[in-house]
Amino acid sequence: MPELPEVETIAAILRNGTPDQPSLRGMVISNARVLWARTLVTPSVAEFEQRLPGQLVKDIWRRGKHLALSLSQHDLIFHLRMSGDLLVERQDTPLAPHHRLLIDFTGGYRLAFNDTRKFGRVWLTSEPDKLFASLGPEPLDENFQAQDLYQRLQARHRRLKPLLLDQSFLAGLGNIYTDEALHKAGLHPLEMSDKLTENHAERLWRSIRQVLQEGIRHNGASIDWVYRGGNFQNHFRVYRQTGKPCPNCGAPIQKITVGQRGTHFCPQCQPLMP
DNA sequence: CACGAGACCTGTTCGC
DNA sequence: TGCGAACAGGTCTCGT
Repeated sequence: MPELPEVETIAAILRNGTPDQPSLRGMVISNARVLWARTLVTPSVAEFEQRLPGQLVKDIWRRGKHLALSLSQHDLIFHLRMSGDLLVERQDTPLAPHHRLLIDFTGGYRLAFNDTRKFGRVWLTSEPDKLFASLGPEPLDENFQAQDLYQRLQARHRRLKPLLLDQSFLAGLGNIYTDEALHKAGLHPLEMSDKLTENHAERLWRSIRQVLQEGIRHNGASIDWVYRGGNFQNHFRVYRQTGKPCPNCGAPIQKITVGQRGTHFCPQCQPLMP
């Protein structure tokens, strides 16, 4: 499910609350339970469950596809991978299937990490920067400029699709937003990164930021049975639109496999450069 | 360094 | 209808 816009949406919900759900800010943890041990990367289950009670939630933030709760002593960091979700519910709610980790708060609410496929991961650390050390820039950061993207593209000799999915190159893009951004930029997913001109790089930079902002504006995308709330899936131009007409030119959208990932593009609008 | 295959998991959809 | 194969928003590790 979750790429940058979905994680940003969930972070905003946890930070600000909703009409029928309180904000987590200021809440104090009373108890923690790990239901699927492999979810927790560090520390041990015993230390995790022992260190959390008593800590207060100071803030909620996002870095790439990671979501973090700043607590009084540590940072509690989640990566939702393919099917993870974070839900705030009353503690008397019966446990839904696929809940992997629970954080109870004084006041009767709990945060539930639900993850059907068990790929999601959680860290409790006092050094979040170490965890994020290998991540590339934040695409929506004002310090990330078109020129930076151009230089990073020039420094590599890789196909655009796998490169944009590489979180050490740029943090936050996944399969949906990469396909959408490349289509908007008119660039073929197999184009080599160091063939792009400054103009191409600027177009790609603009497209990446536009599709991410569009995703955030729609509260992310909800596909299949995973996630809820967002409706960006109704605005896909190429992702999972195989055979449908390209919104620009009407040519049928094609699907190929690149780096073992389904890749959707318009052969007319996104030609390989000579 | 770049790339492909396989692993990790469960659930849905596709194709015969 | 039934049943196995293919596929799914991600990332890591290993081998070439």
